[in-house]
Amino acid sequence: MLTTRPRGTNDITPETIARWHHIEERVRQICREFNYQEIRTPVFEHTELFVRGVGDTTDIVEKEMYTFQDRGGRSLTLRPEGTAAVVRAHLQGKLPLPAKYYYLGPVFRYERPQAGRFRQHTQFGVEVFGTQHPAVDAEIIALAVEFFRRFDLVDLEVNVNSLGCPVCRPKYRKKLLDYLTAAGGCFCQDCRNRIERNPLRILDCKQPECREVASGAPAVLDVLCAECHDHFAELQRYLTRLGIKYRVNPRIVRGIDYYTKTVFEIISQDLGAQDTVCGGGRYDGLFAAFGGPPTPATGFGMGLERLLAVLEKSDYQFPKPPRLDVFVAPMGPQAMAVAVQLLQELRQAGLRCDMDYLGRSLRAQMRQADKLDSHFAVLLGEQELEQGVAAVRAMDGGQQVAVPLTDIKAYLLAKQNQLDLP
RNA sequence: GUGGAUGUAGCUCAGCUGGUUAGAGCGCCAGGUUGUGGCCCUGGAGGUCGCGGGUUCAAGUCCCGUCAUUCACCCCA
Repeated sequence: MLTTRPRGTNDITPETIARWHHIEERVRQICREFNYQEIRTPVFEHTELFVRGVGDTTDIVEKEMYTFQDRGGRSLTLRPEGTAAVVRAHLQGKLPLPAKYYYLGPVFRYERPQAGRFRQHTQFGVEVFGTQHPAVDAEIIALAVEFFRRFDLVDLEVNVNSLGCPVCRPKYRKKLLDYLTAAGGCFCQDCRNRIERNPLRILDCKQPECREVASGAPAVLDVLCAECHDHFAELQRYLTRLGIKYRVNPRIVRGIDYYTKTVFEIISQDLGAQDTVCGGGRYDGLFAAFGGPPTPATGFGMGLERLLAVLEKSDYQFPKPPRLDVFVAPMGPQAMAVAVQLLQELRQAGLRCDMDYLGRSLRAQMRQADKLDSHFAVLLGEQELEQGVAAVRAMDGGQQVAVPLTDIKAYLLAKQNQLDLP
């Protein structure tokens, strides 16, 4: 059908674009304050980048990528997440360390849409390269929390966990598998699949039987090596120091292979089943996986459609859009010619103006001026033209005065306090 | 990929167990003011009842298929 958009995509129409502009401004503002630099990468990359970066057994790579061949036979993929491309761009540009980046743009995943999930959605993300210090993990969490706070969202829950490193994670994995096999094969079909692909996820199964088994399983946090243990403990100290309320949640696992040590999710009570509005963590192994020098890194991704959904359920007041300054209402062809010139003059002076081009009745034009929420209407009829004036009407109070055509610009600019000038 | 719900005017919806020209509110347009908005009144435009097939004398209504939307699972922002 030529009039239906692809499944899982959204149109942002003029009615809602102001909300997006507002959110985007807030993103840029907070990143400026935290000293993160914007980076823009292509929306598509070589498929191999995501296969290697995200992990070839992850759901994202196995069944959710928009992959296509270009005319040169290369396999390309619409980015399913932001991090891999930022790392690639940093390496390719031989950009200096330490580096703090943010990005804002669409990502694509082939999934069944539902509340808070789309095939194209918008992510705001940050990445910090070049330091392993837990204070940086705390900083990005603080950035997200402060960002939400500025929207009066203070009851979002920050969940943190540690997944260990190449030293301790395999040990834990083995220990968990030993426990699960000893506990017997009484798992649901989903968990039987999970046991090979990502056994940690069994801990998060919703089936009652699996939960019971999982409740007795060894915890990651008990098996961390000394370095990871200390790192996680320090992260928590920094969060406390920053006054950030958080919950240690061993079931935070994440679906991307590159995470090491810190992982976190910020969830909302006001969303449906897809309640994570921000998720991220540390990925100290990703640079090396791309053939770059080993470089510690941490970051998060935030789903802006989900943020918008939360805001729309909250009582947050978006700023009201600026009003039209002037609506010019000509009556008759001669007036039309004058109106066009007047409009040009006013616009050149920086006023936000429009006029009627449909040749409608004055009544209809006034209705239009009202609907556009204009501050002023400038009425041009034969009587006015004869006298070289226009009737300038203040829409709010209804006062109307005749102003010489040559003085209209000055007259309106003198009423700046009644206009929405920037 | 799996399961449930829903598709009637631009929007939100009504349409009883199948029965004659498919309705309402809001919105839109016009008129009520031969040149003046917001309130009010009057009138008007606008519908392949998602699409295709079937049952029937007769289908918006029942059946099958299909597409779309939506919620949930898997998984994720």
